[in-house]
Amino acid sequence: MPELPEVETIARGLDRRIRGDVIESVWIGSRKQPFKSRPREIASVLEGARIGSVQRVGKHMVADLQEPGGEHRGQWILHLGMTGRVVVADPTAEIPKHTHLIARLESGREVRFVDPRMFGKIAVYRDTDRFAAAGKEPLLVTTKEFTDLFRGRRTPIKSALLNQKLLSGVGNIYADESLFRSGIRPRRQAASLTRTELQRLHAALVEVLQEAILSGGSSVSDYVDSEGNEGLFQLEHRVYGREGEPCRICKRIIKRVVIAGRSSHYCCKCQK
DNA sequence: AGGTTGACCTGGACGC
DNA sequence: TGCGTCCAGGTCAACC
Repeated sequence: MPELPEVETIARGLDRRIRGDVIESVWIGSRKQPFKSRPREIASVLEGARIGSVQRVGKHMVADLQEPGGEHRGQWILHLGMTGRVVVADPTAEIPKHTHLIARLESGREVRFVDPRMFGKIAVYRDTDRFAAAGKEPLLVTTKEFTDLFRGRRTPIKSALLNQKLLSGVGNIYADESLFRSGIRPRRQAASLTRTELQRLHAALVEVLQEAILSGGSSVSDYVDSEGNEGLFQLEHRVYGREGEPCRICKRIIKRVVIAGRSSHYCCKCQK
């Protein structure tokens, strides 16, 4: 589900709503799949912690945790996988199936992590350990750094965009949408792109990510933000999920092909 | 080393 | 109604 704009939307919502609140207690479900840290460790780091800022790093959500006195305690890391949701709920609200963690807050509300497919991950860091993304931040990378990422790469540009060790945060939707906006076919070998094409791709990627954040992300099937609201950016998709429909620019039929196991959508007239 | 594939899971949509 | 098949916003380990 969630790529950079969706995670950004959730992180901003959480930051606004639960920053400063204190985690009183934690319930952890029995399924162990989503837990990257041991459940006991998660509970021990979370319980009694004050929530500082909540920020997005790549596709991860990172909450800073403080001691009651204000000193740094650690970090709470959430990755939503394909179907993960983080919602702030009233304790009386029905607990949905596939709820894996509930953090009860001093304010009386609950933060719930729900993930049917269990591709998501929950982890905690203690003390001086800090979470760091493997790749460059797409909204901060310079054009020079961006173009250098793809030098000598024989993989399709679509796959390179999805490689989180190069860029952190780009997923299937925004890879396809940025390639369309820059007029580049997804199967093009990354190393074959000209400097001009890479500059166009960088600009298109930043543009589409920023527009999507303003729209609250894309809700394709079940994404909702921390308040349960759907995003609107799916209405602006030009190729993703539009196989068989006419290109918004030239009216040719949008094609879907599989590249490295991922559906890839493009227009054969507008993209070369 | 770098690139590609399949596995990990559940559930919704669709065809028969 | 039900059953089988395919598909899904992501990442790994295991292969070439």
